[in-house]
Amino acid sequence: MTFLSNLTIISKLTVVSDCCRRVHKMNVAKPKEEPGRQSRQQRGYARTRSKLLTAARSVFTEKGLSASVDEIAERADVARGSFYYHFKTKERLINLMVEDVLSELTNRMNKEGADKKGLEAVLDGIIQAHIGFFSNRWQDFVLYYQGRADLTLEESYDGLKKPFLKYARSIEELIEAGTSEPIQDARLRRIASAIAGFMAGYYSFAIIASTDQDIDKEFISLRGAFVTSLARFAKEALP
Amino acid sequence: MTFLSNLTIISKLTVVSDCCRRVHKMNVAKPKEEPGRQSRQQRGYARTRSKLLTAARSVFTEKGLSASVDEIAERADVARGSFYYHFKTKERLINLMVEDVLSELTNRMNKEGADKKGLEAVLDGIIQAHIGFFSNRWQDFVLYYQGRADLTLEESYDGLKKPFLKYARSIEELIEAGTSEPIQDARLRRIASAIAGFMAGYYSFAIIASTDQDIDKEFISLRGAFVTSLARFAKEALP
DNA sequence: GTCAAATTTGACAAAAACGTCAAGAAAAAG
DNA sequence: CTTTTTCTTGACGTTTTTGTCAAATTTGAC
Repeated sequence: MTFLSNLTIISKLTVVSDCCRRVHKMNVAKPKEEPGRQSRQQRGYARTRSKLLTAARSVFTEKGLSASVDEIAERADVARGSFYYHFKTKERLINLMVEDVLSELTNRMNKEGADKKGLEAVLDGIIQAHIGFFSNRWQDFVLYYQGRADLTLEESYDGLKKPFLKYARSIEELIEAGTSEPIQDARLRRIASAIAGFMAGYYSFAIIASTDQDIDKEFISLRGAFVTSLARFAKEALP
Repeated sequence: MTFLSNLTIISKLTVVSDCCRRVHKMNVAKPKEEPGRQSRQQRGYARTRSKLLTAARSVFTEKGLSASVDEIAERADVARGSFYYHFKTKERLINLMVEDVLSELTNRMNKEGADKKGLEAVLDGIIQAHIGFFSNRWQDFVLYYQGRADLTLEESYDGLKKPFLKYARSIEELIEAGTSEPIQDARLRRIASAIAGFMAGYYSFAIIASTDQDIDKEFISLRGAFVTSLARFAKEALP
């Protein structure tokens, strides 16, 4: 119950924050309807928005983040103008999507890694969260990976850096919370980089090189190796 | 001497292979000039070609592989048409550049890892080669990384996959040569993926997260940790 | 029903990108 | 010097992409 209502609030905030709904005449009293669920209009709005998001994910997976708005709108079976009504620009859309993926991933990490004690346990939780999250969600992984790749460019999409740093920071915090002695900032950052990089890198590379279709299984079977070697790395890199 | 003449041959091959020089009237006897060095024409040709390549590397580092031919030509201070004279299409150019980077990297690995015995020694050689290669060559790293990212897409540039597989194969061979017992193909592939992914991932992520400018130094100082943890990973992943 | 707000649409104009090509410039051959 | 070949140029027409906007449609309020 609490969980559900939280979700509702979040989605409302999201909707309001990146769009210009009802900016015209807010002067009229708006007691707002709570009954049943949503108004028909809201449902319609949410539906085309969702269609656009789905289409975007699919198109980005095929052609990368430089895919055209045209293609997204067409695949969503929606007029070009609607895209701009919902998302002011393609850049905004990308930020939104990446933020969503990363925040969901972060939540999962926090849930999985909470109250774990000891470096290995924490690392295991983090890796577990990544595997669980990306499992069967190839599109989200591509989004994550393309977003990350974009950050290596000098002119990357504005606003992409922030969510990634936040995500990295979460990893750092988990590690910090899981270990007894305090760790120096720079070292902590290296370890977090190594973890995030290791997993993403392995995952992406395995797909290219692997003849086996089920990367996820491979990944899971390697979890133990990941954990011990990352822990080893962390210990080695620390002092 | 041998080294130099090899280079000459290679560059000639490269030039001839991806362009249509002298396809018109080859009927006339062509004893070819070896004297001195190159003809004035050859030098001019090589110069604009080089200007284009340099410009491309710079532009790609800023905007990614989807940058326009326009921009490359403009930055090279060369007419748009010249680009198409030298490289039939942007895709060809990218393939060429990525192939170059990967083959140079592979050469370095082979040199560094030759006749090393034992898993750790081989891994150390491989990592050493990567660090040495990418050190102070940020543009090449971006090219490498962007190329790799492109492979996660369903419609990636044709011909990019091949050189990357070859590169991965080289890593596999080095590992295989360095270890005593034969390794199963699938496992070997996982290890190679892990290595390539680990390094690229860490490197890319470190840059985003690091406040420190000199990533290379950080990387070098972590070399030992990389090696031992990768070796640990490999041993863990093997049996 | 009427009116107003929210949402969707497709046309539009402007800008960017593409690839080709005829013509010009530079160098090599004769 | 003339001819030929190679290389370079920039203009050209086409296609893609972009972002805006007025009109149409749908919905909510009254």
